[in-house]
Amino acid sequence: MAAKRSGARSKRSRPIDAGLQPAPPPHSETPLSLGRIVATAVELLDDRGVDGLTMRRLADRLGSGVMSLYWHVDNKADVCDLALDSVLEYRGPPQVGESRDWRGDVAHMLEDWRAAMLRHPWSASLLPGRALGPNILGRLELLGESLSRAGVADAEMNVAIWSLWNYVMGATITRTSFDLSDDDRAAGQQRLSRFSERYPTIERSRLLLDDDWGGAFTKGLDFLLDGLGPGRARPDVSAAGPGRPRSA
Amino acid sequence: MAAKRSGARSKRSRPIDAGLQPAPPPHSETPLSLGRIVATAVELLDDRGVDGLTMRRLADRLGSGVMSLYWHVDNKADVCDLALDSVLEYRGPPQVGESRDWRGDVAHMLEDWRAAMLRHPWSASLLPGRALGPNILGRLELLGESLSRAGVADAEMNVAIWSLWNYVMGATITRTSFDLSDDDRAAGQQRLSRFSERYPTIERSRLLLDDDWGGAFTKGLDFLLDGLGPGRARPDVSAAGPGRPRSA
DNA sequence: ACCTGAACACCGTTCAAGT
DNA sequence: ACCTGAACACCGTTCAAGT
Repeated sequence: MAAKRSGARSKRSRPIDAGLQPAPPPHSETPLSLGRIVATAVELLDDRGVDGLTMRRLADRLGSGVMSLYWHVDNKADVCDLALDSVLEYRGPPQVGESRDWRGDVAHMLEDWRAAMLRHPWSASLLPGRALGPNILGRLELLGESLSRAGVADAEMNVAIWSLWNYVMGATITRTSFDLSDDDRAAGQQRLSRFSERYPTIERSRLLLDDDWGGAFTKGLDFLLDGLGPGRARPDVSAAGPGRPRSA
Repeated sequence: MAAKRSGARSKRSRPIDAGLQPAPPPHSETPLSLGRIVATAVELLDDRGVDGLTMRRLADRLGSGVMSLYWHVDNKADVCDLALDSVLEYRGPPQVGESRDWRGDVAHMLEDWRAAMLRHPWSASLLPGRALGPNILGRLELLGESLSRAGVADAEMNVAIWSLWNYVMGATITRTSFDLSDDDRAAGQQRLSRFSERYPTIERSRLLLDDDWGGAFTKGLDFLLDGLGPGRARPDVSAAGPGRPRSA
């Protein structure tokens, strides 16, 4: 279920990054194409969520028979992979000249990534289990490039990249999963209150009602970047607290 | 799909934390019970993953008809919620006396949480989308209690708790999703190499082959705790780097 | 090269009964 | 109070055919 897609597996050979072509069918709209299939899958996912994506429904929207899809596509997992990656394109940091600051670039890309997944709430929970498409790989490459510019050593690069990935994915998956219904959250908090002797702290802080996901995201990200980026001259404070020793 | 379960919804009223009872059926093994259903669901999930859990298969393993389950349980989502929470019990930090250090307590609980989810690889990706059971709420309460002991202000409590939740969930979901097959990861890295001109940095660091998930987890967690815990007297370094200003 | 319908082996859940 | 089988409205995918 993880990083699949070793090469072109479908009957038709496929360019590496077949995402959304600008405007696939020039005339009416009848002919099926990979581009149309993927774009319609995204629409369907946006409308009805992950459980709403069905080969039959997808074919219906496209005005074709179900089995026609299978000439363009291997199976449903294939559709998911393509829909996912098509939604994660990144146009790069706003300023491309010199004097780019690594931290700004990283923060911009990660916030943009998060925003894209929030626009397509099904995407976040899908991403960790699916193949890594070119757009996601591009974002990871950009991350590595920025961190390298920041002076992160090769040996620590993967840890740094995965820490940031973990944080972004965790934040976004939680956000999109929790946010589906505010009533449910209210009900949860109410239930919490009923057992307030059991959960006094989180009941008092009204944990389940907290709304500032964006703020929490940026703040935690800042802490992570503080720790990951060696560019920041931070004095050794190893004697100041009970934390475990930290290397360099 | 989020924090459901406002109260007892099934036909039979249910104690609040009906998890795994020690040994539900004293004699043979025939009588159905909520405890047996949940325990068997966990077995099934461990054996065949999330897609392997089916009401029919579950009934088969229990030696009953499918519809018999529905007297004890509302629906399949109910089964998932109960299985999930039953797997996330926490026995508390090793040392319960005085002189407990908040950071050790937090780290212990989070590592234990992660370990529990790694033992049941289906659980991590299920958790964000499901109702929060008593065991998960207990862990969050303990987190809040420890952070409060550390001096985290009430106003910043939720941000701190959610940051840690996000990090743990992101790390564990990624780990369990990626780890399903090493061949796939190898194939992914190979594919990366084929396009090395496109992804030079992460190809060089061999990102998709990196194995030290545990190390990455602890390291990132340390950074987060460095930032979250105000107990640590950290000098103001706001002029030392390009980072955005940080409050307090 | 591209599309199709019939068929297979599954799903979760409702309903009306049984004991 | 507890369990059941038949039936409904769905799934993804194989296969053998059509153009």
